[in-house]
Amino acid sequence: MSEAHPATSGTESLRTTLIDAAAALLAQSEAASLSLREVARRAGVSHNAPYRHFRDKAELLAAVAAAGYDRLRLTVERAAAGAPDAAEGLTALIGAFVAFALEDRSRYALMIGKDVRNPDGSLSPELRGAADRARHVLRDLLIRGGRSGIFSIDVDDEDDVSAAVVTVWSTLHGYTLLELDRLRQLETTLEIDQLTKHVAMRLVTGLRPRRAPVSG
Amino acid sequence: MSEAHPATSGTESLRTTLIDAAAALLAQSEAASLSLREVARRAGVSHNAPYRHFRDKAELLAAVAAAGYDRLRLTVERAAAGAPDAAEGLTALIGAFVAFALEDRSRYALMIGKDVRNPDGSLSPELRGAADRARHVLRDLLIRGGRSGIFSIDVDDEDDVSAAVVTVWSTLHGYTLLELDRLRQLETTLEIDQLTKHVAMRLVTGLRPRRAPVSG
DNA sequence: TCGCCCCTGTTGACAGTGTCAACATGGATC
DNA sequence: GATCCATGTTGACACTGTCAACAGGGGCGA
Repeated sequence: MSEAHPATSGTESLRTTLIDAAAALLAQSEAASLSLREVARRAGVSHNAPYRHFRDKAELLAAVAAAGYDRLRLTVERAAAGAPDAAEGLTALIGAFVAFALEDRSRYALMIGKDVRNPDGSLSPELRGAADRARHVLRDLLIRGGRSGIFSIDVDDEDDVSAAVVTVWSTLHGYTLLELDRLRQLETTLEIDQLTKHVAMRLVTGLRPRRAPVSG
Repeated sequence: MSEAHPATSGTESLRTTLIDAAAALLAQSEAASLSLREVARRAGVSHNAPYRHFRDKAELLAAVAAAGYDRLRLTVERAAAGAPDAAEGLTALIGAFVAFALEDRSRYALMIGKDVRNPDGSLSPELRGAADRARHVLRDLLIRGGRSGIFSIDVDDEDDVSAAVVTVWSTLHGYTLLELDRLRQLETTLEIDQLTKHVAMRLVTGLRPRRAPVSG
């Protein structure tokens, strides 16, 4: 899956080879910032070959990060899909999100970090799009919960929906950002698991209507 | 305040000179990762002088980040202090937090980024301590709100308090992290201001008890 | 007072980086 | 069959973080 060898098959092969090599390198090197030349080495090409496929180091990293967001989207989609209602779906989504970040911390750090930016600080459209698509899973879930009355979200008020999405999505990003550190000093993930459940409960509860939801 | 010139006054002078120089450099260079040598140049010393005061580049950056957290703490403390109750205090704290991040995005990016880490990925005790102290302002505020019944927090349950603190703090970090990007493409900060208010309201509302708080 | 040592700073070197320029090459196209 | 372009290579450049060796000078014990 993550083995990288020189381009052999069809068009654009080196491009994906480089992305895979970078991802593999990222996964194994704990928090080290990976170098373009090392990626090229890993892919079995010269140190300048990447420049035929990416303008920048940042553009290569952005492609890796975009792939990460695609995987994140699949992960949370799958988690939320199996839930009986939106509240449990949200809980599952939160758990899947945190697990995804734990699974490959370097990748997650890359996804939200600034190595991925253009020199002017902007994000590439592909990366932004991939991130938006991942966030859309949460949006759909919240809207579903709003419609069924499980969440106190006015689904006809775009601002209200957006604010709810941003609030939850921000919490997830911030939570993983902050707690991945703490995990490093803990022996087991158990404490983190409990805290995650607690935070998830707070988030879900915070979204619940003041009055009792539809009974039953 | 941020002007840096060669060490002239008492002990440890170059140390603080370097920190100030780095902070100033960080403030003016938009999102560029600052180099140790440039900091030294800015401080008017040779490129190796910093190594007499910091083991690493990371250790210097950690000191800058710690100073940032100290400022953040002061900022949110002041904002929360003037509020009549905990709910308004929390709203003010949120606004101050976001404003702080907006005020110097590079500094904030440094504070939460990974340039600040030791080679093994850990954080220095000073930095962790400064971050904890800043978070403690929020903690005190939430406990106050819990005691007065404004927030549904069981102040005798350490886990409950922690989860509430982590939830809000995470949301703040994640929100600024995500929205600072969006701001770049917007003409004015007005839209962000509205969204921030909306998110703040959701956070505060989410903390409110299900039953009406103590009347009056 | 002399001599030594350590603290702080300097100079110089080294491997490694991102990126640019110039060159090779081989397959598609006219 | 000649030509061109996409893709790759080699070589160079400025710059980086860090190490080693050296300089000076102020404090301190003899």
